[in-house]
Amino acid sequence: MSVHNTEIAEMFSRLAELLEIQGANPFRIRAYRKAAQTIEGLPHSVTSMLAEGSDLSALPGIGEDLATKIQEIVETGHLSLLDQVSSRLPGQLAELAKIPTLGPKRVKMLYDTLGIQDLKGLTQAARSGKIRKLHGFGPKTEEKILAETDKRSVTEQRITIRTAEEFAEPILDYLKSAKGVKDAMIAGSYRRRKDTIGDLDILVTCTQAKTIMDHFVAYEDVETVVSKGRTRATVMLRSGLQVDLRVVPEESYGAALQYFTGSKAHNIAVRSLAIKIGLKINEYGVFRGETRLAGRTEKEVYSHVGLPYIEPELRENWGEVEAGLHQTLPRLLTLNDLRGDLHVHSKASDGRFSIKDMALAAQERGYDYLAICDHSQRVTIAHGLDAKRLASQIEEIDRLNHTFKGFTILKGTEVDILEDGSLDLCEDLLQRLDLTVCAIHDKFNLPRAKQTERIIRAMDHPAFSILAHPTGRMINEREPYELDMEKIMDAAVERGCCLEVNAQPVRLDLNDRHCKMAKDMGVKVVISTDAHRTTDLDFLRFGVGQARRGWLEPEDVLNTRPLKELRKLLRRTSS
DNA sequence: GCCGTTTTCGGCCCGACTGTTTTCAGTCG
Repeated sequence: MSVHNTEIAEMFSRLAELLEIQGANPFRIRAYRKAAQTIEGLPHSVTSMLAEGSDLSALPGIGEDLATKIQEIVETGHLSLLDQVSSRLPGQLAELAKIPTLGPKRVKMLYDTLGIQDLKGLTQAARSGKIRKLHGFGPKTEEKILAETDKRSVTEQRITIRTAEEFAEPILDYLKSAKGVKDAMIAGSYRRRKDTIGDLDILVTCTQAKTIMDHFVAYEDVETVVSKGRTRATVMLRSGLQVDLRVVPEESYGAALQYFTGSKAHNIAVRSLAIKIGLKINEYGVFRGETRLAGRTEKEVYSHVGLPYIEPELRENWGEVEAGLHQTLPRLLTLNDLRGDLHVHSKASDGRFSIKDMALAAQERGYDYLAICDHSQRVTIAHGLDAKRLASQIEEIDRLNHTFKGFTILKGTEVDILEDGSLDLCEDLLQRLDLTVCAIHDKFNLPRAKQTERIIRAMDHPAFSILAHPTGRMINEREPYELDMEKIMDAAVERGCCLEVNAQPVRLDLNDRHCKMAKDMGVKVVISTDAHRTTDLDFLRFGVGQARRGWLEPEDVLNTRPLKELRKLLRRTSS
């Protein structure tokens, strides 16, 4: 039985949620959460680690008991403790606890006194005014519950980082325009450049906290003010996005920024480090007893616990604290390191612009090269190119290249990987191209082993250069297809193939974890936009965000290389 | 349930805000 790491992590998280409602020891609950996190962040599958005889209890946060439980899951697909607990508590209680204002304690109370076990029961009880009579509840809590249950059925999705940008940047400008504001920055997962964002956390230093609070809640997009105190306020925008504002004194700006950037797991790791050397870190600074030692800058905060500055994208507790202590943090890739885009479309298939227009737009952005990769014939809906049309596109690009100086249009294709692993265009034509970007666009539901084999078989093709959007996921739209990513990456290394980080904000595929996995396994990646119009070329920054979150350095990314070197690397290292 | 440069037992990150209290519990980030 091959159990995925995420499945094990989910079982532990779920168990933690139920135990919390049950009122179990909070530190035991935390232990399950921490274990879930550790497992999710592993570069290799636990199943394969066990097969190799690894000692799981050597992993951070996993002791003998949890190692045994993991083994149970891998062997049986079940966790008996979870089965036991969920037979005592209705499973939906965990969902109820996610409703704002409700937490484990209140859910337990509602269940014990009113027998509420799902959203429907909750709504009914709130409507009939039963909830306000319970000890610890009141009319306001009841109203909030009703307001939440009303809209619950409508939305419950995280937004993409791109959508978040569209809301975030105008609010930030608005806040910066207020009188007395010195610094303003968006912290949280937005600053860590996560692929999706749940809410925005904004941090401001200013001379008059009250003024900025009033200014904030008066923002034109604010629909409701959820809370507003002296230093903290929360609002909901009309779009449903929650925005939190915190005002901090200037001398605490660094500490607050560090604190509110998170992640929570990273902060716990840093704080634990502080405790070990007799310090305390909170959002106001680093303290020894009552004495405040630092806090103006993040760098200061980190250096007091013996760490170098850690880039926000790394702050996930995926090993960055340990790497910092050993001075082995990566020198992260930046947008400026990239010299070109290796996957864009023209109007020959489903793009909107001519090859020349796309090339000019790329040149404007300072690139050295751009690869035109239109769809192949199978994708009829996108006017995929057959052999004849691709041959004439090759000639067109050769002609166009004479008109550019210091810039090269590369000849490519986004060729379909067919169900049997063959490519959708004949080999002699593919060999005339500078590169091939190979992709799956159908048969998403093949069993895991079949889908994996399909891709590896395609990689056997001598003309295969890059695997496009390797998992096929579309954020909030389509789940990734079933794949054994470890096998795919092994196969890519063996054959000298690359994997793409598709920078379309709804794809971001490879994602951050897969980037880290590629780094650990020695797989080279390219970051490409899959642009269908000239402005899409700017999506590159989202791909860079995922790459940075996955610890990638310039050396790990092919399109940081000058053209000559790139051409050499695209040629397969083994044949 | 984990873990050890105080510890194999007794700790485990910490403060703001709200709504409910009449000094605080629960939630949240």
